[in-house]
Amino acid sequence: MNIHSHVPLSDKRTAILEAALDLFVERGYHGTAVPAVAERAGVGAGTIYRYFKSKEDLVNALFRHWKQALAGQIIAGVSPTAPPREQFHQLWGGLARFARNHPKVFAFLELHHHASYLDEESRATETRVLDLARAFVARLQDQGVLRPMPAMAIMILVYWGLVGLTRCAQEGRLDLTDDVLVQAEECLWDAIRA
Amino acid sequence: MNIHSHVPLSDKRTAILEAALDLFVERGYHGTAVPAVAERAGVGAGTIYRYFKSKEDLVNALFRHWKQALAGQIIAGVSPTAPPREQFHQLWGGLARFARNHPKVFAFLELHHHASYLDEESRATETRVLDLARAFVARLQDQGVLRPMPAMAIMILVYWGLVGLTRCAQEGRLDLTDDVLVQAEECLWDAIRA
Amino acid sequence: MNIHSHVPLSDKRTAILEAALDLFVERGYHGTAVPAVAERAGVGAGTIYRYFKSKEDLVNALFRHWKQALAGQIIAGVSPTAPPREQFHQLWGGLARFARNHPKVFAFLELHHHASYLDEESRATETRVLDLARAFVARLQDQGVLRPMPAMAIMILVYWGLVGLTRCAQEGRLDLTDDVLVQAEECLWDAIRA
Amino acid sequence: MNIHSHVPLSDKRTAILEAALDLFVERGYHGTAVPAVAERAGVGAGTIYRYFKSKEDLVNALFRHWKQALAGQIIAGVSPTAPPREQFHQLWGGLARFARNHPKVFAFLELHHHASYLDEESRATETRVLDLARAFVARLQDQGVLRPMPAMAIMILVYWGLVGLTRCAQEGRLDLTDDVLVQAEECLWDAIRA
DNA sequence: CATGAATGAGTTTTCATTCAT
DNA sequence: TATGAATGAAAACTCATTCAT
Repeated sequence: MNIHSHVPLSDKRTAILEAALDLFVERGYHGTAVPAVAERAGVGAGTIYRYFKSKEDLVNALFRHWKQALAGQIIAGVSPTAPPREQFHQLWGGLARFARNHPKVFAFLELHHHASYLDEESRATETRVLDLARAFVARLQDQGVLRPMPAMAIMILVYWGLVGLTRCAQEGRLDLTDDVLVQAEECLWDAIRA
Repeated sequence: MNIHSHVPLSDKRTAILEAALDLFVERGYHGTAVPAVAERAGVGAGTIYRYFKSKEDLVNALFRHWKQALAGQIIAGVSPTAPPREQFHQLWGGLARFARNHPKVFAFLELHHHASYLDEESRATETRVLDLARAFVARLQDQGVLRPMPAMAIMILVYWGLVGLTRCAQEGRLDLTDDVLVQAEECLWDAIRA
Repeated sequence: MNIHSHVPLSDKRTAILEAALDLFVERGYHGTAVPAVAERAGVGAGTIYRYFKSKEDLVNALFRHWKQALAGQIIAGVSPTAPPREQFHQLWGGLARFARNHPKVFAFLELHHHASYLDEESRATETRVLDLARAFVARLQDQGVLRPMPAMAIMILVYWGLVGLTRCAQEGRLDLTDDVLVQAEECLWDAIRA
Repeated sequence: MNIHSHVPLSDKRTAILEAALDLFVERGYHGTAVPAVAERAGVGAGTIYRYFKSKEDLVNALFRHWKQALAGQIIAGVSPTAPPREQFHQLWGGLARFARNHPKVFAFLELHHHASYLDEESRATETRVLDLARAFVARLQDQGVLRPMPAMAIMILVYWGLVGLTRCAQEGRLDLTDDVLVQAEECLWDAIRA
């Protein structure tokens, strides 16, 4: 999947973002040199600065892009009128599909969770997504479908469960098959349903 | 809790390890300058190199120390003869107490792009601990107490659930009270029991 | 004479090599700071690392370059068919001219003789040059022109005589005029001829 | 031979000077760390500063001590009334014996020739010795025994010849037997006699 | 637009020297 | 007197960023 779904504003911009994603996940933000990003992207080091004001600007663009993409995909996949268990199935399916298609993105988004180089706008994006999710959980709790406990805790158990599965799969410690994803869905539904 | 449980071999060594833990969690390994560690530890920059061969040696010492401390505390807390639900209670209690007492350690241990700077010995320590846990889970699965699915996946859902709770608590997004921990225990037991 | 005889691949590289030569002779390898080399070369400190992997790489490049240049100039100047005394005259003339034109190089090559920071390739270069010279001396000994004694000793008396003359001239203790060089040639020929 | 011929003021001082000599010859002045000298001397690092004001003070003490020892031994060995060839024999014998007994000292004295860390007193010592030698050579030139050329040049050919022989012997490139030393004496006498 | 050579501020690390014991 | 842990200044080296081409 391309970073620019519709209009590839620039192949180079995309190449830079993809290279940056790879390296930030592999070595972390501070452990990644800008010339290394340029080399992997197949562009000159100076070129990066035509598309991004700075290294910090680059990591923030990457973060916001994917955070929004993830939120959008999840929201689009969940039908507001479906019954709760079906909604959870759609939600988990969306998350799992995303984690499967973009395992590096998934690792990146948590790696850089709340990091000092994320700017106000990125934090705002993060908070917006969280608030959306919290409202969704709270509504189901009001309906008595989910357990009465902090909505945040419910979200965490589900989301970080998938983070853990994805990371361990990336490290080769777990084979993240469809079966395992289905089993995990069942587990987590049992974890949170009232 | 002191890094040297019995004999504080050296106050400075301990101070350095504690300062390094704080900063590695706050800013990451590559984002942390050695003089910053020294300053927070209240020692001269050169002093760090009297206790650790290099910055890499320091992060590895820190990792191994705490990985072993965590494993030791958990193992010590679980009675091999207790009934399964009680064993899970002991396990979760040990983990939760550890995460509560050393939230930074808990964050640090999973702060992975460790991949690039952890040495062979540290990886071996990690693998040893994992194998221990896997054996424990597999035994309960054989007894039909836990769901038939990859043991690793079960471990991940529980462990990363707590990682998520701890990290979000650190970020101020969640108030990790005893109540929440008890509720989470109930959730996760329902997640994994057969 | 330029370090790049034909094509000055890079003015900066040459400037760095020349600055390094000056400083290594003045203050020794370990006594010379890389930024000092940069300053004398009129480049930024980081620039040195665009042309040389490390300080050690720099000193080795310098050593090999000049060792080969010296050997080449000597070999080119000696006619294989000339009578022995004439060959010695050519040899001495070549050496003396080199020492006169590049007194610092001459000092450098002996200063760094067998130093711990010279790598395998540099030692190989050194050995190759020495073997060439030894063969030359041995042939003249076989012809009964030079005294029967270790070829190495003969080479040393001539070569180190010139090293001493050059070094003392550099220190201002001796005025190394053409006359003195001619007289020294006469002395050393009498020293080694049968 | 002990650094303090008569009264061993202190074993530690001697041990330090001997260790420093070894290391300065092996790695140069700037390449030698004071703690490394202490370790080889078998004393604490701080102890060095009870005997020498600084590293520079240490290298100067070492230089002066051995320069004077060398000069003294040579002077003592040459009989002012002997015939010239015999005087040269005594001189060469003294030098050669010294170089044989203390090859590292011989290397050290020229390695550190006129280096920037030698102080005024060390330079004065050097100059005094040179002037003595120059007067000796000049007298023989006046008698028509040695060639009419700068006295300094004559001294250099002889002295640096031995320096070269000693250094190459140390490097293992030459076996410096008594035979070779006798042959070299003959060579150098032929080099300088009128 | 795109580049990559150049740079200096900042990083990790070493070491001469001090000083409490 | 002797020590060696401690240190900060300075070393080698890296890298985000700029700018001439």
